[in-house]
Amino acid sequence: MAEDGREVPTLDEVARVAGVSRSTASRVINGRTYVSAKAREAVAQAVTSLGYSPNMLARSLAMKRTNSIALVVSEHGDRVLGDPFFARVLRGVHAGLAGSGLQLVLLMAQDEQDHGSMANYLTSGHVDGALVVSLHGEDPLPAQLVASGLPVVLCGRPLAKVAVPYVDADNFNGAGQAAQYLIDQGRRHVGTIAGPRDMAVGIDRLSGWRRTLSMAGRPTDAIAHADFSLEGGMAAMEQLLTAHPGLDAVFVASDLMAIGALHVLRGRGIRVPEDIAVVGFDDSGLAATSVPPLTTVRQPIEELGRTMTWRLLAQFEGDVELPPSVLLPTELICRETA
Amino acid sequence: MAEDGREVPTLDEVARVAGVSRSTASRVINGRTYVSAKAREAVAQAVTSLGYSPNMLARSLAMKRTNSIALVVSEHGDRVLGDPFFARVLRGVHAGLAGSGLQLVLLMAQDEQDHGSMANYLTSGHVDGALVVSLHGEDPLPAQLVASGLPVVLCGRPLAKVAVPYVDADNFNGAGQAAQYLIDQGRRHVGTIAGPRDMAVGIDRLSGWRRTLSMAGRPTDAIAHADFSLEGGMAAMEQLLTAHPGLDAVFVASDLMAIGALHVLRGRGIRVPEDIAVVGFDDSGLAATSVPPLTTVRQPIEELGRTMTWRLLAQFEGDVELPPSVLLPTELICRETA
DNA sequence: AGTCGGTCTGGGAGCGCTTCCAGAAACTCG
DNA sequence: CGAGTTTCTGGAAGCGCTCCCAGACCGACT
Repeated sequence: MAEDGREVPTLDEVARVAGVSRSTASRVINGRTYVSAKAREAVAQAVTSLGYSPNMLARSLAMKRTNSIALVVSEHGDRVLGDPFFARVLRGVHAGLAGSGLQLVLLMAQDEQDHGSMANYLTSGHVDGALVVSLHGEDPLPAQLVASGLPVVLCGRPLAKVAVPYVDADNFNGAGQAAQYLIDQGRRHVGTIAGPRDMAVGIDRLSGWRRTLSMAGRPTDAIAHADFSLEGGMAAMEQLLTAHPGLDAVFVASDLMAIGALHVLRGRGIRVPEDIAVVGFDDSGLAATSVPPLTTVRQPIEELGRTMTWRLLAQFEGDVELPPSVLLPTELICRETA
Repeated sequence: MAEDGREVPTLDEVARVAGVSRSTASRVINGRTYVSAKAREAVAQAVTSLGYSPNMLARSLAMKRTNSIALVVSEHGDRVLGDPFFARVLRGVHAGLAGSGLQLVLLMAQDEQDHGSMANYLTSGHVDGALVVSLHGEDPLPAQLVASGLPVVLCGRPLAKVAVPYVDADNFNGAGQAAQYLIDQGRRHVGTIAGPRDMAVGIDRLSGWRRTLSMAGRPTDAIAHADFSLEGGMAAMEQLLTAHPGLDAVFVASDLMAIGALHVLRGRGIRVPEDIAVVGFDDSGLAATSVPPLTTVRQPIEELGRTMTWRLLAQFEGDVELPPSVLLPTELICRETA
């Protein structure tokens, strides 16, 4: 550490300069009552003349509250930073923090086995709570944190059966919306390119699709799983096409996969949406600029971050009766593929 | 705050369980010497059985060092989070922090007049140092921080005449590289679309271009300024075309503006690179996917973040003779526009 | 006058840790 | 075997703050 130029003034000095006790100075600084106007004035003077600003560390130690929360990315940092989804969540979190006086500590796994040290850091009193963005479901971190008594809110439904509050997009109903839209358009045989079976988003979007179709008495046999990648989407589309020649619509569980499907369709000379309608999910930047522009289910990503933050802050306030989880409504964005 | 389930064990308890004094326990935990094997063993036992982890806050207070640094974005957060440049810097910073045991605190301006509270936070002992990404040059924050004795490293050359260390891409020589390449290709009249006159990047890239051309005895009259936006680039290109009909090459100070220029050129039926060669700057994602793929000067953005971190850490170590600033070399990426 | 509520104040303990210091214990060595 | 070292240890004083508590002071009521 560099030795700082001027010494940082402490509360004691402020008190001394103002000619009052430390207690009184503290009261003034924290805007507490039971302080005479004279004392208040003197302290205010001293504060400005000394350029005093309270040492947060000491305050935190005394109050057992740090005024900062962690945004934990329990994935390897590099992988996630390029992800626009993450950037938007971060944006939402940041917006949600506005005016709360809380600071954001960014915590990302460095190595694969960094979880221990992260849990350690989090539970050792450095932050008041944590927002966890955990991309794969079987992550033990959230459970550990909750067990240690740290307020935690997750981004996305956890797969593990742990009682930790989370905020997620309403994937189930979003997929339902898409399916319903396709049905309403008179599509007879609606397939789906689903996400991985071991991710909550994949599962939820699949079951939403399935439920809506079966309620409408339509077949739910045309299912192909993929891994949310472009290539995966392409392969799944091929697969669907061979297995179900009669398909006239497909709900794809992510925009990126949908773009892949679109490629395949174009390659085969199948017209979209005339022959086969396509609906994606996410409304990522890709959707608007694909050719043709993708009809998709928008999930409110910034809102996700904002809501997580709200949920955590509410927990700080001691709000009781907080919903254990909240699902954010999705919106069907109609463009040209359906 | 939520009341935590189990009480967090303190060093005192560890000491008690291990049957030693707090001092000894502390020594063991910090791996200090002058501790008997027996004591060491007993404390280790106690630590694991209690699940003890040191309270960072208290430690920080006692040691006057927080083991965390701030990444300060003195721009409004929303604006910057969508920016891939920022994401890549963050990535570099994160990578640079690996293994240092330091945590990253993300600080972004919320409102316009949030600077005061940011400076306050930073100088009140919450972090050991700060990395500042300040996009517009006349920001007073860096100077304030330095004045308060906080180690600071800037991203990008500051415009203000303050002695604060910074890390930047070598914009001057990068622009020179581009110009030289165009000259070597036999281009006679090389223009430039420069950035704003009040931004260091703009200035440096312009002077690099100018210097190389004048060393080669070429005219440096074809200059149009723009604001680093697509539209700005288009307007500037139009302007250049009318003012200097003989132009056969143009160095554009950013990829985005270069894409704009490309649009204009195509619109006018001017062939690139046959009639006019174009070289951009940044090698952002846009460059590779533009049509035709853009020849451009790559600046090592992740490296920027990593180097800033290195510089800050070196300053912590008390390294003397640290370069006040470091410029990272750029690289010309030849694609098809020149 | 005596008592009471209300306002204001300073002393002091405590948050959980590090670290200085002095003393105890265990070694060396002439 | 005592003096001098070297290891080891616990006590205690901080770090800068909050907050409880007891007491001082005030005007106002019986």
